[in-house]
Amino acid sequence: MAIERRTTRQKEAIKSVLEDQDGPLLPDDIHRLALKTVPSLGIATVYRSLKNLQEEGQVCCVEIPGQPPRYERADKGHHHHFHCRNCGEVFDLQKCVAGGLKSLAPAGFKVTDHEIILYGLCKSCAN
Amino acid sequence: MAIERRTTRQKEAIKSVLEDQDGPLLPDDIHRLALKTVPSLGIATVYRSLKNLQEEGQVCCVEIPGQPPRYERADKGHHHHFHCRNCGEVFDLQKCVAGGLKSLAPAGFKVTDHEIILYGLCKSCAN
DNA sequence: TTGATAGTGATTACCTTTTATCAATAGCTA
DNA sequence: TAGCTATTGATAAAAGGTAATCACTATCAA
Repeated sequence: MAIERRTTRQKEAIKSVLEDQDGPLLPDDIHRLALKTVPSLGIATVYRSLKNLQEEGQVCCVEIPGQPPRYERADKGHHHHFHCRNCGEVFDLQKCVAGGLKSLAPAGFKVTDHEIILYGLCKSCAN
Repeated sequence: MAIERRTTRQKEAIKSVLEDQDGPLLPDDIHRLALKTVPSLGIATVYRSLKNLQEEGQVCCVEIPGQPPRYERADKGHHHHFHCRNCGEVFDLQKCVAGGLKSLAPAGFKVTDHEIILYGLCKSCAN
C-alpha cells in the first residue's frame, strides 16, 4: 500500500520556495530560502522533499553541464536556460528555437529530445 | 622555468586514442582503449595526461548534463553532441544552428557562448 | 653510458553531493 | 485526547570522480 503522506511546515516551505522561484535552484539555495520560514529545516529534508516532489511530477530537475542538479516547478512548459558565467545563476529562457534542430543529427539517428544552454553575462553582471 | 616534457609510450598511446576517436570519450574509455597499446597504463596517468593536453590546448572537455566530463581533440571546430539514451554513447554533430539563438536571451543579457545537446537513439540503437 | 629528474602506477586521500541511520517529534485518525 | 507512525534533523557514511603521494622506472642531454 502507498505510504500515507502528511502535510508538514517543512514540505510547505519547500514547495513555497519552488513556487516563487524565478529559475532553477540548487538544493542548498532551496534550503537557505526555506530556512526563513522554518528555521530548523535540515538539508536532508530538502533532498527528501525534492525526491518526493519529483516522483509526484510537481518538480523537475535541470542539469547544467559540470554543475550539480537544480530544481524547478514542472508546470513551466518547454523552455531552456541561461547560465551566467559571472554570478553562476541560472535563468529561464522564454522561447525555444527547436525548429531545425533535428536536422543536425546524422542519418539513422532518432532525436526525441534536446537541450539548449546559453552562456554569458546576466543583466546585473553585464553592465 | 617550464617543466621539461618527455615523450613516453603512455602519453603517445593516450594521444593516439584521442586522435582516432569518433566522439568524446570518458577517462575510463580512454584508459581501456590505451591499455591495448600499453598494458601497464594506470588510470592516474590518463587523468594526468588529459590535464596536460588540455593545458596545451590539444584536447578539450565535453560535458553532458548529469554525466562526468568527456574529452576530445580540440581541432574539430565548433560543433555539438548527440547523446544516445540507450547505449549512453556521445556522437559529434556536424553542423550548428547557432543563428537565432542569441535572440532567446532576455534583454540586457550578453550571450557569449552556447551549448546544444540532442538526445535520442543512435543509429545502432534505433533499429 | 650515465645521471638528473620527469613520468609512472598503485594506492590512498579527497571533495562534493546525496543517502542512510536513528532517536525524537509531530500529523492525523479514531 | 491518545496513539500510531510518517516525518524530521543531526550526523555519519556512501558514491563517484579526481587529485596527491611516493617509491620506482625510464627518458634524454651531456
